[in-house]
Amino acid sequence: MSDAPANPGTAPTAPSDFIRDLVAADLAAGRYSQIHTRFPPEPNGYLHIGHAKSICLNFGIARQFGGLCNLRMDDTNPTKEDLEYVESIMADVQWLIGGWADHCLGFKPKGKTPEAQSVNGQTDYHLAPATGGSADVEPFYASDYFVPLYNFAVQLITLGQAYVCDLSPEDTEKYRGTPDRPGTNSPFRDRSVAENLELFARMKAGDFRDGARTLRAKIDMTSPNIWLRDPVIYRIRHAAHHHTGNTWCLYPLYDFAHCLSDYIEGITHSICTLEFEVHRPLYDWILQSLGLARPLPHQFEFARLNLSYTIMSKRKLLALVNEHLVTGWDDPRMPTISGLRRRGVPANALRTFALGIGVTKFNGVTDVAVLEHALREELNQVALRRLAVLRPLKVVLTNLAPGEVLEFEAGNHPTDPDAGTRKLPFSRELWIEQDDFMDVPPPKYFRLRPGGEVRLKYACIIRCDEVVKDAAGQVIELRCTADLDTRSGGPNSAKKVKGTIHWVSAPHAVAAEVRLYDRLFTEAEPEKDGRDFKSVLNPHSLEVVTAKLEASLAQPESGARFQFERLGYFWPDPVASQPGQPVFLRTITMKDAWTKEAGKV
RNA sequence: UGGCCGAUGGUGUAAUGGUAGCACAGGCGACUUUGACUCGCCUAGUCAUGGUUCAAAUCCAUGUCGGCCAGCCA
Repeated sequence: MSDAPANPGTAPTAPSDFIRDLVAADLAAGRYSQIHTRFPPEPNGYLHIGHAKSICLNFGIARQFGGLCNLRMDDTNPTKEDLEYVESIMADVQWLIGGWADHCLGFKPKGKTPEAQSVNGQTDYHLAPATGGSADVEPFYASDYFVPLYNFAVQLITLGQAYVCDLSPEDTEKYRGTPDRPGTNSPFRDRSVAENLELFARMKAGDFRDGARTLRAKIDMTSPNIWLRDPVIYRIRHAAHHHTGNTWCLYPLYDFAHCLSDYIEGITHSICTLEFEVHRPLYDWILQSLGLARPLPHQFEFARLNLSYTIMSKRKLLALVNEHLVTGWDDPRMPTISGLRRRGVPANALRTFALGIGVTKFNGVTDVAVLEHALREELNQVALRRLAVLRPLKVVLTNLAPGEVLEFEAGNHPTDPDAGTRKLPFSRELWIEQDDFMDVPPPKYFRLRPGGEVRLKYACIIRCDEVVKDAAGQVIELRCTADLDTRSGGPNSAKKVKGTIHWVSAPHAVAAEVRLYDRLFTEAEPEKDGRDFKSVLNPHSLEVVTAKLEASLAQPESGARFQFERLGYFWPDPVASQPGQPVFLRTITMKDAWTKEAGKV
């Protein structure tokens, strides 16, 4: 799909924020020679606009400070992860940063895993990104570090800082205590190093069933921070892994794998969301306990994105997909990156949005209008203007002969002459928008009315002489007179009328399916006060119409963005369109002052 | 009622002890062959109470409100 950056000269940049300030300070103090971030999604679902914020933050920092950002699959749980998600994540990330931060994307040579090396007399593991545009590359995988991670765990045992625990999951929970009551030591806490080593090796060898034993960090069961109460760092799972197959039945947990993955990749700034704040002492504890050879990464936390009229939980998004409340992860109503992309949202608009909302530790709700504004701003610059009628009403110009065809020239963009012009046929029978005529108009209605005049954009002014209705009283046709002296370049072209409307010549029009999307939810906070988000789904989030399009829209270039004048921004659906039979999707409506005015009763 | 983290117009953010600014939204106008775009103007804010200071959104204390943490999920 072609989606070249619309305006590469105006690649969005972010204002400074507390994380960028810290990065800049670290660089100024010489703590790192180059900064290195990472984006570490778990491949258990599709990426959404919340991830877009994180992607733009991590890649944006790499871009701004001349560093790199690794894409890493955080895949330590074989029972939840899947190759389908790995592939969608790669596509989404590359699309989002395409033309903006591609040069910062850290991939590794395909198949490469960290090798043991000796640094200052101790065993160390390091895996650097592929350099110089190598062709055969892939994302980093936490699962590529299972061997080093295992060895680090052995080392932790040797240091007396970890032990094999035989407590059942239920007992582990009981011994943990509660936030306001300390835990108690596991009866297995003081096993000898030798016994721990032997047991851990047998865990790896598959001698025990799932859940029979765990490896735990030996920290402090009385800590007020629950994550320091001897957290489990390895569990037994006899399950195939999407990336390592059946090699392992022993898998590390997030807290153990993440900090060490960061270390192995030489990450300097490990940026995550607020809920990991309480894990940071554990992140630091593991790294420090191991006495590692190279500089340690540091974790920083920021508030995840919440958007009004939107839900962001992967689990709930999956429910919408599974229950067929949407057509899939890439349904254009979904807040997923693939949904937004399919809807026609340009990557640049998403970046402008993600970088513009700022980065703080305050958990708020961003108004979806901010996204919509970024979208319209981008699309207004990029989209070619076209005429299309969504809900047609026939107009007969009684002073034109049947079969007579005039031609008018229309600009493709109002402020960009380089976009060129095109010819629009004009004939006795036209389609106009039903909304653009009212039999009994309210005050301040500028469009067509009985006996009234309106300009047809790029053409001329018409007067409505007669309103034809069917037996039910519905308006089915307007009989009008065209004043050809008012055409562009004509003697009376400067004549002013209040309204200008769009139109399409009926015999030349192309009929096509157009899908009109609206917000998925009717409430700004779908889950406010514990409400079920499915109870506030917008029944009108999708409306399908057969529209009348100007002929030039019959074979749209794939990836092209159009403004259907006065209606909104549209593009051909890359999924449903067939050659010569496009299906257009409405990306976003125009800003609409009239609906607001009309609503003022 | 354990710990950690937050709180600035309606919303999101800036001000790093020295004039509370920006964006979105909203309102009014100008322009308009898109009721779009653009432009001008306007509305509206430092959670509370004390303290430190010549000076506090900023530092301190207490309180209030909100978020997160008791997966062998990430």
